Amino acid sequence: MPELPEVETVVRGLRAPLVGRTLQSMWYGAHESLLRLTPPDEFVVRIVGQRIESIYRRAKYIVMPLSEGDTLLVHLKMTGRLYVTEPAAIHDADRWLRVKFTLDNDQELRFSDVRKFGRVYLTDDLTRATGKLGPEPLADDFTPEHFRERMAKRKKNIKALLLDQTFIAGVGNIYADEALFRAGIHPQRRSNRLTDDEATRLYHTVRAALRAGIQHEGASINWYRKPDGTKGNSQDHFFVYGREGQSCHNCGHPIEKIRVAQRGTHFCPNCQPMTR
DNA sequence: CCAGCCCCCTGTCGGC
DNA sequence: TGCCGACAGGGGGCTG
Repeated sequence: MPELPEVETVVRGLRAPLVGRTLQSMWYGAHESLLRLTPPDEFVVRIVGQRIESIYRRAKYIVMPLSEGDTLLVHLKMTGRLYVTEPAAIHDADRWLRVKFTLDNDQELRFSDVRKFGRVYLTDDLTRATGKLGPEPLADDFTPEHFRERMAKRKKNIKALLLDQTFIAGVGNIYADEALFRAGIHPQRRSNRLTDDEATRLYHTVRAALRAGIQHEGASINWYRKPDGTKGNSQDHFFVYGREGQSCHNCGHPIEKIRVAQRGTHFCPNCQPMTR
C-alpha cells in the first residue's frame, strides 16, 4: 500500500529518532529471505557500529546512508511498517516483526510486515537498489516538458505507465487513479494519444494528488500506519479510490471499478471518457 | 515495447 | 457458523 506519500510520511516521522543514532546489533530471526544485496551473516556484522547519517525517500524506498559508506534501505511493499520503539514497548505484541536493529540509546528500529513482501537492503553501491528508477515527480527538475516528451514515446495505457517505476517513481495504484480523475483522463487511454493539454494537466494532477497525500499524512486503508502507530487521513479525501458505486464529487455519476494492468482501477466514466 | 498471466505471502471480506 | 474464492496499496519474471 505504501506509495510515495505514505513512505514520505514514514521518513519524516523517523528522522528525529534515527538520524545520528549508531546501530549496535541486528536480529532477523527466520526471515533471512527479506534481506537483500548483502548475505545475512555479513549483513549483521557490517551494520554494527555504523551511524545513520540521514534518512530520505527515493521512489518508495526509505534510504539511510551510514557512516562507513554503506546504505541501509527498506521497501515496505504492501504491508510493511518501520518504526522506532523502546525495547519493552509493544514487545512481542507485534506478531509480524521480521527484522530489528538495536540503537545506541537502547531503542529499537523495527521492520514489521504481515505478507513478507517487504525488503531490507544493505549495499555500498546505492545504484544497485535505485539505479533503474525514473524521476521523482515532486523534484524541481521534473518538468511538464520532460513528462510530455517521454510519454509521447510510449504506447501503454496511461494507468500502467503511471505505475511503471522506471517511468515515474513513487506513484502507486491509489494515487494513479486519483491523478487520472483530477485530470479527467480515462485510465485506458494510450499514453502517446494524450493531447499536450491533457499531458500537461496530468503532470500537474500527479503532483497535486501526491502532495495532498503527504499533507494528509498518507492513506490508512488497511495496513499502513505512521511511525507513531496512528493512521493517516488521506483516504478521507479520495475522489475515486475505494468509492465504486458512490457518486462522483464532480458530476454525481456513479464511480466505476474495472481492472487495468491487473489492478483495481476506479474512475468516473462521465468525467473521464475514453474519447472527448 | 506491450499485454496478460503467474508468483511471492497473509489476512479479510463477501457469497453460499 | 463454516468454508472457499476473490482480492488487497508492490514489484519481478515469464510468455506470446
